[in-house]
Amino acid sequence: MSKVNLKDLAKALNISVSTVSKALRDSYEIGDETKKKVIAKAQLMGYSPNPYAGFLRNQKSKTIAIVLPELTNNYFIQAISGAEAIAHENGYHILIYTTNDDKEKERSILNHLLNGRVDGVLMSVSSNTSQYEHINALIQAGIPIVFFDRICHEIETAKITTNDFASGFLATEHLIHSGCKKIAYLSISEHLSIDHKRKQGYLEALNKHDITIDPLFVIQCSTDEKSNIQKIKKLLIGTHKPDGIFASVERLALTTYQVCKTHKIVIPKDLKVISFSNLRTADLLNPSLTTITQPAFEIGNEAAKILFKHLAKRKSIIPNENIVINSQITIRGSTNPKYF
Amino acid sequence: MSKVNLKDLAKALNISVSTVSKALRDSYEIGDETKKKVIAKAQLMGYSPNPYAGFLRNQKSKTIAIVLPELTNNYFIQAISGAEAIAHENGYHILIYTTNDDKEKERSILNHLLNGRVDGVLMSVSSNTSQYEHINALIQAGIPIVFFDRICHEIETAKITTNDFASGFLATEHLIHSGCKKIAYLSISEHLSIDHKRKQGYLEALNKHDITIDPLFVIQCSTDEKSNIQKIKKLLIGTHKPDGIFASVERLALTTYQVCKTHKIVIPKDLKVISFSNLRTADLLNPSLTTITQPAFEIGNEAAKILFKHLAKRKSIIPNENIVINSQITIRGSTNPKYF
DNA sequence: AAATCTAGCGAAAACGATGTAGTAAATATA
DNA sequence: TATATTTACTACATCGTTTTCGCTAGATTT
Repeated sequence: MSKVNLKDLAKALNISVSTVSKALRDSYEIGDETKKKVIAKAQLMGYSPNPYAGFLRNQKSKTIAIVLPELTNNYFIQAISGAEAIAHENGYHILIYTTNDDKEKERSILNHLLNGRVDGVLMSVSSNTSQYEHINALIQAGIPIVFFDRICHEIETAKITTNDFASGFLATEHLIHSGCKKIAYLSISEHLSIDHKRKQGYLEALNKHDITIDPLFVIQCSTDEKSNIQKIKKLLIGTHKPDGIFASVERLALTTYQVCKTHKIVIPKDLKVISFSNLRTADLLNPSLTTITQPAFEIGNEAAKILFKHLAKRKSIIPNENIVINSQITIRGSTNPKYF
Repeated sequence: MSKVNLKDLAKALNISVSTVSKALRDSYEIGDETKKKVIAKAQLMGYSPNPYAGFLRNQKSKTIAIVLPELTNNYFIQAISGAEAIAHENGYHILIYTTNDDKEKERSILNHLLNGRVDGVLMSVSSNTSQYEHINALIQAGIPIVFFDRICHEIETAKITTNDFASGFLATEHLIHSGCKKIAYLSISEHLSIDHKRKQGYLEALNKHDITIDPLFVIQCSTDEKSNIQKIKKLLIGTHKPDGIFASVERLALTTYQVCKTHKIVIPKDLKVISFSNLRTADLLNPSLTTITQPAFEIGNEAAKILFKHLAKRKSIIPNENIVINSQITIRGSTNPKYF
């Protein structure tokens, strides 16, 4: 409770503050005898250095921020876990900020980080972010940033993603192989590169298998769940309806399941579903959901590693780099070709 | 990029540092003219105060820590979201630490927080924590702590929980009303008060309905998933098996589902399942899972509110208080009495 | 006209740790 | 023996703010 500082320690030992400081940092300038005494006394008095004093002095806070759209998303949580593991190893602390997919909140958060509160940032941009001055400002301020998943091509730095195009291609092809002829794509946002790439994969697969691309089957969803339900319902209930759905994110697959449940659409008989997802319960759903699983933990891990590597070198400029960690497809009941 | 500080501003304006500081903080000592000039210049030069300098001076960091066992748990994520919302409103920042349910890691984390890095702590204790010196040390150091969910009765402070006993009672009674005669309880840890209370509710319900309590039906699970699978498998496959399971936490319900799936045990025909859970997919599982849902967001929200209330008053001692926010039971397919 | 007050500002001391430069004594070198 | 070097330590400036305490005009009171 006493908040012991170096001065207290110095007084108690009858030596100078600098000697105490150096002794504790094991400086060559200090004799072994003194070091031992200081360390013992520090232990005894329960000394623990004031972090902010050091930060002020060194202009380094041993803290990073993770900025992401939302927490209620298994992918992001696993990514945080991955980053946290590395951070803990390196003695870094993690500040969490969520943007709620709101561009303005994202900007406000980054502005708050400009003042040196953190040494670096891990970030997944919000889905409606289309301008990047606030991100550039951060880099200009000497705070390195590493993107993961929802990246910003326009910014030169390290970016960790999964093989979105190939996965999108594979997912779509899997639906085709399962017998689907009319495949819809549920898009999360046209601004996001991951969405764009997944959609490109989808289109490419349709092309390869000579399936005419139907613009009505590309559904622009949003963060508004109610509107998504309406859109998916309209898609699935009308006369012109798909026999397969490729959901770009987990949330949209669940919404699809919900809509199907309330409207008695049977998966996989009436509709096959595949989705990007890190859901633990994918296997336990009714029916079990065929997923493309991103290695979220590894992605968070890798992003943090790269950031810390540069922070250790005091290099605030991270060269442009695209790191891809492949996703894995797990085939389950929702795309079972038997039921048709 | 320039890292403008007060001194730079002062020089540019040809006035003193203190005047600039006071002008920016809207002090009565400074004239309106000067204030305007300073604010304009600050804007122009992109001044943003160094947070650590202020922290050092004020001994307040506007930062709190959330310490919890794990992130891959919907309850905790929702609680964080609830706390984050309030924190953002109050201009507080959130550091996240996970203990992995490891007592030693928990202790190490709290020790790191002793030095004043944070102004306060929100915490859910790890399930094997049975001694509390490290928690007391924090309070002794003047850092207030508020518990939520996995609380520590032994520490005097505010604690936010749900009505665990009543919910445990209700859950068990619901199984009984659904026709169960042999009900097992999956315990997460004997050290946790939430587990204890839920179990008490379970026992009380059995008592009320004159069902003999079978010690073999209280299964001590752990954080080791493999061992849990074994225990649940043993429980469900032997000759002396239950017809109902009450899982104290979501994770154990999912493990039960998994075991049932691999061993062709049909829920709810062979076994009925109810669980505490904040799973978004509860309704989409096969079969849909009857849950007791904790108001996780509200609990996190409330915990943060109480902490900030005391931080604002610079009161580091939070009086003992037990706040209970009720859970809600949602009856779904996994306890359907029709199937027997 | 002298005393008091007040508005508006500046100088300087914190906050706690770090590192540079300096110092005295002890040892090594010539 | 005189000089150079090493050893072990201390004084002090520094990081960027905040805040207390002065100080100086001018305004107001007596």
